[in-house]
Amino acid sequence: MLEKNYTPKDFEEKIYADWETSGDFKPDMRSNKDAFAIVIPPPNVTGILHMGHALDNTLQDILIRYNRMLGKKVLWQPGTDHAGIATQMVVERNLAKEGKTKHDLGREKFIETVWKWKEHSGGTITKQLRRLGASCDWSRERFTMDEGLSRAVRKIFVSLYKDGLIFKAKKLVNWDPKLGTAVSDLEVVQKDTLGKMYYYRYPIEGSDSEYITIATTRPETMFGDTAVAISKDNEKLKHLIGKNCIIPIINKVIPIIADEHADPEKGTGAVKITPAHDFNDFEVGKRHNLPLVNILNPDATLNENTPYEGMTTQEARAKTIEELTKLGLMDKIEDHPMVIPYGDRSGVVIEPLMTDQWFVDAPTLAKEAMRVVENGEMEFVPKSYEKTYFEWMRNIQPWCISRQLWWGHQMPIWYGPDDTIFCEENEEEALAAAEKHYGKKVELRRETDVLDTWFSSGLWAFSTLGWPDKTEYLDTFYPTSVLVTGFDIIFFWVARMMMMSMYKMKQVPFKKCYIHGLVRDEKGQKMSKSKGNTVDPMATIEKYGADALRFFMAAMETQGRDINLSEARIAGYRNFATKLWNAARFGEMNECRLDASYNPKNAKLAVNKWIIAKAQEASKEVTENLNSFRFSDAANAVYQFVWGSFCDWYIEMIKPILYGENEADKAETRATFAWVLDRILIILHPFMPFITTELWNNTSERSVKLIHAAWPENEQIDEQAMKEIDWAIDLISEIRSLRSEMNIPASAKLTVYLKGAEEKSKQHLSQLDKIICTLARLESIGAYEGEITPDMVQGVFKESTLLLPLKGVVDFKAEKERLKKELDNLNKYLEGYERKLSNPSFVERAPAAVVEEERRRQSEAKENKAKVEAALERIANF
RNA sequence: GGGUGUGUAGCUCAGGUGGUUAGAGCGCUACGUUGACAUCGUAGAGGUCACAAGUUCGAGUCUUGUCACUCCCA
Repeated sequence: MLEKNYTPKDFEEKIYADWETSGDFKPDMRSNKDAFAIVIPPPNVTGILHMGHALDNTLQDILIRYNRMLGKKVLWQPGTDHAGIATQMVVERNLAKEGKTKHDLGREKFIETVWKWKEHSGGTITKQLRRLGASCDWSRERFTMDEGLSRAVRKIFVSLYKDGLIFKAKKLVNWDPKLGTAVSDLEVVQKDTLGKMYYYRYPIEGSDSEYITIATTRPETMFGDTAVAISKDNEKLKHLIGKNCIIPIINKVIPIIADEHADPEKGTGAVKITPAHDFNDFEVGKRHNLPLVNILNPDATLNENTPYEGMTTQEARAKTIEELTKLGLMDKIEDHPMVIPYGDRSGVVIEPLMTDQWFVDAPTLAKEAMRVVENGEMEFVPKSYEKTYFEWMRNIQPWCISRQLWWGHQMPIWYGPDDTIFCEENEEEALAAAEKHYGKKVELRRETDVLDTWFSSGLWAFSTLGWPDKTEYLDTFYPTSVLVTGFDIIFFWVARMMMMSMYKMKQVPFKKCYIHGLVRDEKGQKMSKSKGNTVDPMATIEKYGADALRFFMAAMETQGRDINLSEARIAGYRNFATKLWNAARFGEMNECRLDASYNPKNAKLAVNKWIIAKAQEASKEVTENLNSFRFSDAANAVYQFVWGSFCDWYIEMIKPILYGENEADKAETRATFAWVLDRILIILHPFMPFITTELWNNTSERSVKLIHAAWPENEQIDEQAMKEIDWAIDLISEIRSLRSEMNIPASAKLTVYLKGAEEKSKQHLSQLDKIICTLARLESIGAYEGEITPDMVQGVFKESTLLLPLKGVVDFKAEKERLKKELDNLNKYLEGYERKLSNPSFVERAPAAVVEEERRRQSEAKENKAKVEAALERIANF
């Protein structure tokens, strides 16, 4: 027996545990159908589930469950990312609580500590994914630092290095002074800030009175200046080009050069050039062969090349201004809107810094990655994201992959005594290579840098399937079917996976890439911890059930749009689950059990034929929409069918049968009900896996689990079977509407006549009069050919006229108002039809069918108008 | 500055290739009958589809422009 109330908490976790322990998430490798695979975007091992994950993983689970029910070999490959910076920060923070730093432990011990942390606290998010219902094959869970995946990383690295696609270079990179590491362009966020523009003068060499005034936002970097630039088109200043000027305080002589970087319209037209601390200046320096002077330590304090060694940039800035003022060289300070780079993890100001770093030749790898999108081997859904992808790929820069961290994949690079580089997959091979190179055994020193986390996630699509080994899973599931992720991750991850996969596998990592939007708060604001507007999916699941949250995500997911979280709506989908629950209880109470001998094709009763056809129609819609990633349309198709067709109409219509005496009709109806409920559970299962399973397990005897039940395919829908009941529904709605408008009490049982009904309508009427009477609360309904009398309220129903004899209780005032309103409406439509049909070019040029339809409507409206006018006429004197 | 979206009912949003009277959920109004469900039912109100011009027999849908906002990249 089903409980009276729907309480998801009672069964969700129990059902999940059964799936997992029974191995229901493992692919059926014996299936002779296609393979379908998704690799999960690996959440950070430090992560906790947020609404974005809930959306992303709900969509993936829907696709996975749908394809599993289609009988394919289905793999959802799960795992987590070691998340270099994020994880290291978490562990360092814990150490700080004990008053320790990572240096107190040393590298080896620290890494050990991180692993321990991972074992104890790293599984939070995967537990939460289970709560959401994600049907990942957890027996295959991977971690980017697993031995297998690490081997893949080393292998790819060595391969790229030997192909000349990884190189070491001293370059200006984004340096995070807090973390003490280089970061990639993508890990830097540019923030608009109101800063200051400082105007001050550099004396011209060999002149007592001449100066050049420069404008800068960072005066403290002047000790690293190696030139001042002026545009050669700058009429006012170009006479200074070729002369030298003197950096005050340190009295260093630097040249004044001509370069287009100096915009005559901006500032003073003269720009100080600091090639070691500014990306633009670096380019200028390259053009003019300027020396590079580094003025910063790795922690962003000033170094020995400045007079302010040890000061922070802020302190040095104040000091510099003070000194310049004393020297009488400061002109003015203005407010100046500017953009300042911050580290997205550390939150501190990023400094461009000259350091030795390792780079991947991304521009070369991007070529293949672009080609396969151009020729459609990999398709973005929605397609418009192609543009974003191409735009980024076309302008891609070498990718800085080295990080000065401890937690991560240490680069497989060894240095010989003379710094010769040996890049091999392990130390033995490196030693062997060195011995060959030097002609003797030598000691090697390993590169201490680790790799950018995205390097290993770039291999995710094939490393998780077993590469570099040749495995059955790699054979079966690569390339994977679809990747589901947010647009914010296209550059970080999608692009890198495309590059790495094309480089090594020569095949796309996934055939399609479905991109969804962001989950925002109720007001459309981005959710963030700092704003305090985050909503915890676990709390939502606790309150409304995982199914309600999942259905919300699916129903709100329309291509190319963000989702605003709405608790009212989630509650609405919980109500939907309740509705289904109660419908199943209704079936249970009326002994609607699945009947093995039942075939829906043999149903005889109109209501049953109708609901079967509707169910098949809904199945088809869900299927088509899921095939084209139209999640909201798919979800709404089930919703409308369950609530609108099944609960609102079908259940109401079969009550007289189930409560009646005709045993044959009863039996057919019970079996049909059970069949339809079954169908609902099947097509709803991908969206609401828990409630559907709970009902599946508790309504009838089953030979197969719902998670493996067969999805309906290629059904013949009996369109004809829908017409009769649709006709009755229209009629009932019309009668209800009339009753309501005429303020007829719900309890009053009426008699209704149809005048002027065609033969077909009369047939419907006699077959369905019981249903119509029950649902419209009538005493009786029948055809009528007598005169219409003034005490009959009159409605228009298709070709016929609907008559409600009210025997002296007609509210004539209400009736007149109603009829007048009706008349106004008809006149409005008639005007529209008239306008169209009197336009000769419409009649000539529009397709015949459209014109014909318009004529039909016009004549129908004319007939209705005549009826309404007659009715008004009849009661004019009352 | 470059690029990309978005603007439809009080609110949150649907409306693949142009063709009935533009839909849903929530909210609102009125009513509510014994039995699946008040986490419900029935009926109803509410929209000049941001604005302007254009293409077309016909535009929420296509084109251009304007305004407002979002996001991405500089």
